[in-house]
Amino acid sequence: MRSDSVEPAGIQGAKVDLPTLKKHARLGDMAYEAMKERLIRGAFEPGRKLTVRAVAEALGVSSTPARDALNRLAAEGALVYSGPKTVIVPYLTMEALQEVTAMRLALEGLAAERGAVRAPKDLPDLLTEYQAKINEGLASRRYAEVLWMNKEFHFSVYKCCNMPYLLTTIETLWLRIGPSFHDLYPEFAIQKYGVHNHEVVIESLRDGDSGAARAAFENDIRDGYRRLKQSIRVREERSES
Amino acid sequence: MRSDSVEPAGIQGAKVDLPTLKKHARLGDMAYEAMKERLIRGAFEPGRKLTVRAVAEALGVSSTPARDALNRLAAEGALVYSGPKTVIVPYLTMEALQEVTAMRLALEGLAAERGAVRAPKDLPDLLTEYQAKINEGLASRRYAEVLWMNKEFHFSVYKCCNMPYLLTTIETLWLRIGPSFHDLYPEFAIQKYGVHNHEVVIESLRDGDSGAARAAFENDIRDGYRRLKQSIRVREERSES
DNA sequence: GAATATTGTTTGTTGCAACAAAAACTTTGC
DNA sequence: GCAAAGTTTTTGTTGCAACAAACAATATTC
Repeated sequence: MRSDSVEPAGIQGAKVDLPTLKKHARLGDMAYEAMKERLIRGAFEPGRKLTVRAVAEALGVSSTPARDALNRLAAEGALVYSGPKTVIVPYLTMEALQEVTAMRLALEGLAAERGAVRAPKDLPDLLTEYQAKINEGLASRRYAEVLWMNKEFHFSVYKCCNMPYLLTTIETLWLRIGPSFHDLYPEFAIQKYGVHNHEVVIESLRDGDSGAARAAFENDIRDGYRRLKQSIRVREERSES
Repeated sequence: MRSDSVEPAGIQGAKVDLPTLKKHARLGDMAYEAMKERLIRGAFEPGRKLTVRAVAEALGVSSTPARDALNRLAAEGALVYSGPKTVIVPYLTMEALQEVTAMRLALEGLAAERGAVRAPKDLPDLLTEYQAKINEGLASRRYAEVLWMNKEFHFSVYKCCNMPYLLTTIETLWLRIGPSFHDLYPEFAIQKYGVHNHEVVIESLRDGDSGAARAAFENDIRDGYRRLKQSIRVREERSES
């Protein structure tokens, strides 16, 4: 058995950042944000069991806010119930991947196109910086960092469309696929995760071609789909043998 | 002042239905479902204040599950904070309406088309029944019932695409516009809410034309948009005077 | 030895009381 | 009459203990 799956030590890592508090400094929201970031970074292996008390201890809060965060994550589908009293980081099934991908194409396509139209002139420069950090991360094998900067890259374009609720909805989609990147961490460096598509995005923004920007993001999403699909296949074959 | 805004009596109405419990019978989920239904039915006037204790008493549960439900609803944007300690049913702003409509077109378009492809042969008959109930409701001015049956109509098509997460995401979009129909209750009967589009949906399904079904749903969404847009305009003009 | 029963432990949910902060209301001052 | 300051009440969050349900490990029986 994996006894470490319930150890608080396995959840810690980066102490919670306080600057997240914007309007209402609720402990439950903080716990939610903290867990969300870990999920998107692929910090948790699919199948890991998360308990209220462990999360509470790891985050230094009592059980109420920890439970709030876990419940909210489970409601969004970022965590699932493997039993009546056990929430785990979900294994991405093929059906779930296809569903999330279809939704990502619809929603991120919308956000990308509208964001590109309204993007400020200096956005391409910012994106170039992000891309540099992604390349650095790939070179130094800091994959959690790569995933996080990748998220920053996408969302700094999406953000421009000024649709806050669309943004949070897309975030919940990323929450669902994030953990599965954990499995293919070493593969990132080889396949140059998303590099080419991102370069096309930057170029399209410089040209003011929002349609091309959308197409590049859609390509990126489809590339991610293919990679995860392969990863799922491998896992399923391994579990069958 | 509207003292009734915090009265439990204003929240009651239909006692909570137990059959909702599917897998995990949590009191918090029940409270969430109960509030969700009321919101979609337009039972709450925008601006109404909802307090933890009032919801708890109205639903016959303690404050913990009531707080869970309110927090989840607020996280989804179905309720908003008007102050640090006050959650209200939101007034739909023009920006929010446009955002929700864009997302509805993307997501419900997807669900409608894929659902139409996989719809069972007897679905048109079921939809015809629903439509009959909608017409009855319009005639007898039971508008909350009309809104609920309208939801059943849409979702029984969407359900066919077998994308559970897409469904719940669409539901949260409905949650955001539901309350605003409260304002134009009397207007329903005159404008024959959604009747024509629904008939086209049924016909398209009988023809096996999924593209036409999608187009009909999109028309329905755009009609709803126009109606709500007008309602917002009226409200804004009234508040300016 | 394997299947089943049993016991002990872990775990989520729930209700509740305490606290601090924000509303609502009242009074005061001009 | 109106605005501002102070007071009272309401309200959300939090931590905690109790409970019941599920889980894991052990013992028991065939």
